[in-house]
Amino acid sequence: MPRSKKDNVEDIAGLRERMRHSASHVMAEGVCALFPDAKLAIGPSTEEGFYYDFDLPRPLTPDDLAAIESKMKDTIAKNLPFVFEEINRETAKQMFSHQPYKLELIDDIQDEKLGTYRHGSFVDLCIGPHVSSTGEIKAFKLLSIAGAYWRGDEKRPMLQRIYGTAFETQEALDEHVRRMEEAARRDHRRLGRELDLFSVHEDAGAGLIYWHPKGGRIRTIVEDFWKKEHYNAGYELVYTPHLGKASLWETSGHLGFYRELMYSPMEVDEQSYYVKPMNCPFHIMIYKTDIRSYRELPLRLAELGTVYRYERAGVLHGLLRVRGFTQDDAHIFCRPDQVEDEIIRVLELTFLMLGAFGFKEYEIYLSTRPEKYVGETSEWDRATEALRKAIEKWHLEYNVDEGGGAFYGPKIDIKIRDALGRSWQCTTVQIDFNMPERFDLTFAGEDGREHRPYMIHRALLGSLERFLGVLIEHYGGAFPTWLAPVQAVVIPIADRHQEYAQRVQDELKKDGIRVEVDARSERMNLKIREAQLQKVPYMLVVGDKEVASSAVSVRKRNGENMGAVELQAFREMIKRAAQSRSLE
RNA sequence: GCCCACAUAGCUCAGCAGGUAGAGCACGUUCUUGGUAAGAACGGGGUCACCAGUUCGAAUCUGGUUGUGGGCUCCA
Repeated sequence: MPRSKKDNVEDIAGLRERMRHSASHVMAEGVCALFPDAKLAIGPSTEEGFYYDFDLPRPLTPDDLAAIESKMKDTIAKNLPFVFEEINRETAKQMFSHQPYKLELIDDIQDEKLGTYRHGSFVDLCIGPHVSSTGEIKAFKLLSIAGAYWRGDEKRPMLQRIYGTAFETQEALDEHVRRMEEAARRDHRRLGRELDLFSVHEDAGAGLIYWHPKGGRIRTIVEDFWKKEHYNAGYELVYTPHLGKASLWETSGHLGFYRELMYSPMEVDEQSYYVKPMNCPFHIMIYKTDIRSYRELPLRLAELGTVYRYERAGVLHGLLRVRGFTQDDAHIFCRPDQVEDEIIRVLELTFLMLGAFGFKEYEIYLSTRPEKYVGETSEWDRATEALRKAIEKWHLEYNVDEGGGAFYGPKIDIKIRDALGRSWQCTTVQIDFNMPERFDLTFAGEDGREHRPYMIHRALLGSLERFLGVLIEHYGGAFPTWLAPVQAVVIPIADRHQEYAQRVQDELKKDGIRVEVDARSERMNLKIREAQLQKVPYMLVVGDKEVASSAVSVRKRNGENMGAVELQAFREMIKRAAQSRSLE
């Protein structure tokens, strides 16, 4: 009977998992051969490959990786069987008496029976599964060395982790390596420099972004789009300060639970002011300027609010992890009976916004009440149900992270998948039972009495910095026409075509097209090459023929040469591409 | 913050074992006016990240600081 494709996919996933797990054992054996005193920690398979953590007498070098790989090849060539054996606790303790990390693991296992896997003379505490023999590890590669805390706890010893990956065929491994290289080519830090989008300055502070004119263009377009859609969706845009007095942050509770992420205060007229790490208290200030009636809720206050948070030096990463960033923030104040509807609307706006950038695949996570929480359980249940129903209203699959909510309320997180299949967290929608209480927010109900509003925090793109970083990688720098900082470059072939080139530019500018003329006295070939490297969507070559016929010769960045197109026809074409937000 | 590595011209990198710096690209000038991914020549440009130390002498060795990269932890 022919197997379904689905079975096949699961087979390969399972095979890879076993093969990688087995490869980690073989690697551990190789490390032990080179370092007889090596202390072994854990070595699982991962989505992309495998790793093993070791406590070693000296730091590893890339040369060590080559030596380990060569040992591994020997073991694989011997095609040793993986043999499972169940042993009792005492035997295990004896067997691993020189392996303190293994002993700790043994102590944590509840079962009296423990599993071991052996190949050749190497035994590891392990429940598998593995491939049946080392020869079944068809293609592998060790990739990198990194530090990792024992059990992920920064108070515990720092171990050395070796990352590697394995595949069922050499071709599949090569393909994986090719994808990693593609990811490196798309790295937003590299493209940010090559396309002159942004910079970061050692002399001016780590994790603080400078948007150059071209990056600024893109950001402005995204922001304008965002503002327009938020007005359409019933939000009001507000602007709030960057500083707030200590008392505000005491009321909000941030000085209590968020202090490590806040910068030191500055003294103004003998008062302490803090730079804001969040926008919510400021929006609350606006809410509190009036007595709110149930009739005017929901009140949706949105702001592209720039916040500053202290992030530890080691975590900073290009645009994706910074110390100053602009959240596409909003706070929705609503009646309890409006929550579900509001969440539905938030999700609708989310999919509209993300969809416009070409993100159509989402992973949705619903996080529920943690052990430590504020507020009433009945309120939590009600709010969590509202989140769940909103997700289901859109017929979406989702994962539940039980107990993964913030202490102040349940939340929905959405991850998007980019062109390389990597996922990124952007959207977060959180209900907050804490702030309304702390700031004593109220509204006058239909019954004339005071009620507590619900408060929803939400950021759809997350932060402009991170989102643009993701966009750069998603498009590989080749922004669709509506986002491209330069949409077209006019390339005169010789100096006598400059005047016409200028006319072409003037004509296109009437439609707001971002068009430049490459007026340098360079050869056309060079100008095409550079426009191509800058990933400009349209190159408009103009020479004698085009001047004579009021046309432009259109070359697209995908290499397609459209030949001569009448100027007015091209004007319509690019206008349509830009206005329709086509993803080309 | 922690582990490891790295820091040389605007960019990408050489510079072997300490004797005061090189290439390509970019930039400037000149020549070239060329039909779909690099025309040519000449030229300018670096207190070798910063601060100490060792040394007759440090880009090169040692320590510290700052920053960057790969991870860990944390997160928009």
